[in-house]
Amino acid sequence: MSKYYVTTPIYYVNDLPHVGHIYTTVVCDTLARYHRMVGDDVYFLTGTDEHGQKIQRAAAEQGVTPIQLADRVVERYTELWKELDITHDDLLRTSQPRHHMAVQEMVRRIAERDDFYVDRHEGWYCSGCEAFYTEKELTEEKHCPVHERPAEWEEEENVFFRLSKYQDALIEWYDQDPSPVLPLSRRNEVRSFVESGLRDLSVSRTKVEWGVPFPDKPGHTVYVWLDALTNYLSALGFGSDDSSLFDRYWQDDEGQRVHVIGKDILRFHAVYWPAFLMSAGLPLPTCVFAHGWWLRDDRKMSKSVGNVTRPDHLVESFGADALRLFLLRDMVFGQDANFSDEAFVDRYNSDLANGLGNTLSRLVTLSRRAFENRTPPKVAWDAELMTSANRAIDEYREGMEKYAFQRGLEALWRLLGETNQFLVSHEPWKLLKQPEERQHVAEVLATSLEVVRLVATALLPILPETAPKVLAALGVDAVASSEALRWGGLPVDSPLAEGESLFPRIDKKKYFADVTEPPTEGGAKTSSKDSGESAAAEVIAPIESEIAFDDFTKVDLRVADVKAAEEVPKSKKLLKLTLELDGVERTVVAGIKQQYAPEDLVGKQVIIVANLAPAKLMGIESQGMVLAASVGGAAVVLGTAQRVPSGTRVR
RNA sequence: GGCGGUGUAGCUCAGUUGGUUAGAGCGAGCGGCUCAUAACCGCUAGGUCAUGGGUUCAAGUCCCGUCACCGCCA
Repeated sequence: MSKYYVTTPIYYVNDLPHVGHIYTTVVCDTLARYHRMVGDDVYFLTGTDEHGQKIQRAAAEQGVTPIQLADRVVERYTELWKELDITHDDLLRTSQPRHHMAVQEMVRRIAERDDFYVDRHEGWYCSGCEAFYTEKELTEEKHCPVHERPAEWEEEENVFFRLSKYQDALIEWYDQDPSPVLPLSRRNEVRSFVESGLRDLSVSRTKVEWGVPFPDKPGHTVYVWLDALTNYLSALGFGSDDSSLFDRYWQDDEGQRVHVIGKDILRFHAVYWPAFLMSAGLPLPTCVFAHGWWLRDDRKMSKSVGNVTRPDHLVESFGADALRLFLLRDMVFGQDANFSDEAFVDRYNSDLANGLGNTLSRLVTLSRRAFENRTPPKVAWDAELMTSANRAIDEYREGMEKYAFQRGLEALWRLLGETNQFLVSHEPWKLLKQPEERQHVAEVLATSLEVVRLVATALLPILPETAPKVLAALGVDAVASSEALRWGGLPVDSPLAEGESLFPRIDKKKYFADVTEPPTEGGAKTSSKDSGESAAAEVIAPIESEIAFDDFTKVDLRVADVKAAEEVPKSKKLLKLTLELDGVERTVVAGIKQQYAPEDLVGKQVIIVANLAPAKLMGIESQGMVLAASVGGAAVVLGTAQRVPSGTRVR
């Protein structure tokens, strides 16, 4: 049983989780589930990065301690991972004592090698980047090129790590086959970076207190990367009394140690980290896989750009599995990809509704009809389709093992396509009317059903919630094992229940008409009540393009009395309001449930867009829209400064 | 500025070591079927393979230049 240790980066608690974090984590979870399925001994780690000046300042601004701030954000991650069925074995927080112990052990080991020295360090420092810049790199106003905020001239004594000493050893490492850094284009990139010469690395700070104290260097704090990267060891008990996990997952010669990261932190993982490990005399990771960005309108989704998508609404409407599939299927190995609601809906409809769901559904119906609500009796398989299936599973496995999820998944859906062709070529719905064709029908249906069973089994790591339902519809227990991935597991002559639609088709036109917030805007959408006051400063949306006064007067704004309010069942965000407008009642659905309880609103006055075309939300027709300030995605309902008659026009 | 990468059908992408009419999925159109979730099956897209040269019997696939975009470094 080979060891498989897979990690996400630790996520910085100054940022709320977004698609980037979700993607990395879903990839790791899928890898973890896949490797468990094929029998590996898996350990899956994620975590949070809680140290640094930025956190210290953000906490101070909010009048809380750094750890309080971190606690709050960590809770958000925890909730999200639960929603997305993430099966991490551990969530490490860099503020934990076990991490501090591990970092200090790391420092001691490196110190033993005499790889540290103390030197003066001075330069223009940006606290946003937590990095020094040369004068040339700054803008004309001496601002940081990234944050465009003033940089501060700092000078201090730092501990330096002799990174330059490891140049040759690193090159040798990159040149291994298979490459420990993927994709290869990234390997080449870091390789040429290292080849062009390495400077020693500053690994301590004297002006940052929120971090790990540097052993034997009073007043020094271990600086970000030496601190952060070590998390991969601290979670395994490195530097503690119990090294059993560490021995098992990090010190095993045959084991895999895989870091999945975004391409922005490649250098730290592919240069600094292996160098630290070499110095400490520890094994290196076997794979650093750097994936691309999810783009929106061809720009990186980023807080500072303000085009972040928080796909809560997609998860809420279509489930975590649909999102997981989309993320894995629509991004190519190592490249960037575009994220759009339309692509998401297309993927859902074509792959889940039409491809998997419909194929399952037609087969179950056919078999129920032909064999008295049971799977077919024991017969021969169709050799051709069986061969295709085995080949598809091989391709799937290869894709999963080479981080080419798109290819692996493509193979499975190609197989489903072949199965549909196979069905049409045999027309079992005609044959089943002829008793003498019973054997033939059994062969056709059994083979096709077995394909679906295999595909659903292969999808267990990707669709942890719905793949078991597909299997259940076939009367099979969801068992993720190598054995289950082999041809022939379909139960013979066993009961088949009438199926419900596992993946109901999305009416695309209707969906986009119903979405209150147009998906192309991509504004910040958050799922928690306190988002308005949360850790990260929310970005103010840019002003829309100019309109004429006449355009404005088209919007008929009115004051309305809230007569009744109730929660919309199964919706996280929506409240159904009954409003009275100049003696006439109307129903308006508003996305304010996270901030307001129904009883908070009854009796209040609100302002609505009275002439907005009606739209259906969660099956309820909304006749208008309640105005609210959107504070980082959290709604603050607008009213009037004093009571006015309902129906009063607002200008 | 240095190094590297990318540019193929409306969209997302495949295209091995150069070799018959350049492919897939999605979308669109037409036809068929009816077991199925307006599903499924079949047919249709005439894309100067960014662009200009070159090598070759033969180039999307090798070489040089140009343009656009991207990444790393400075």
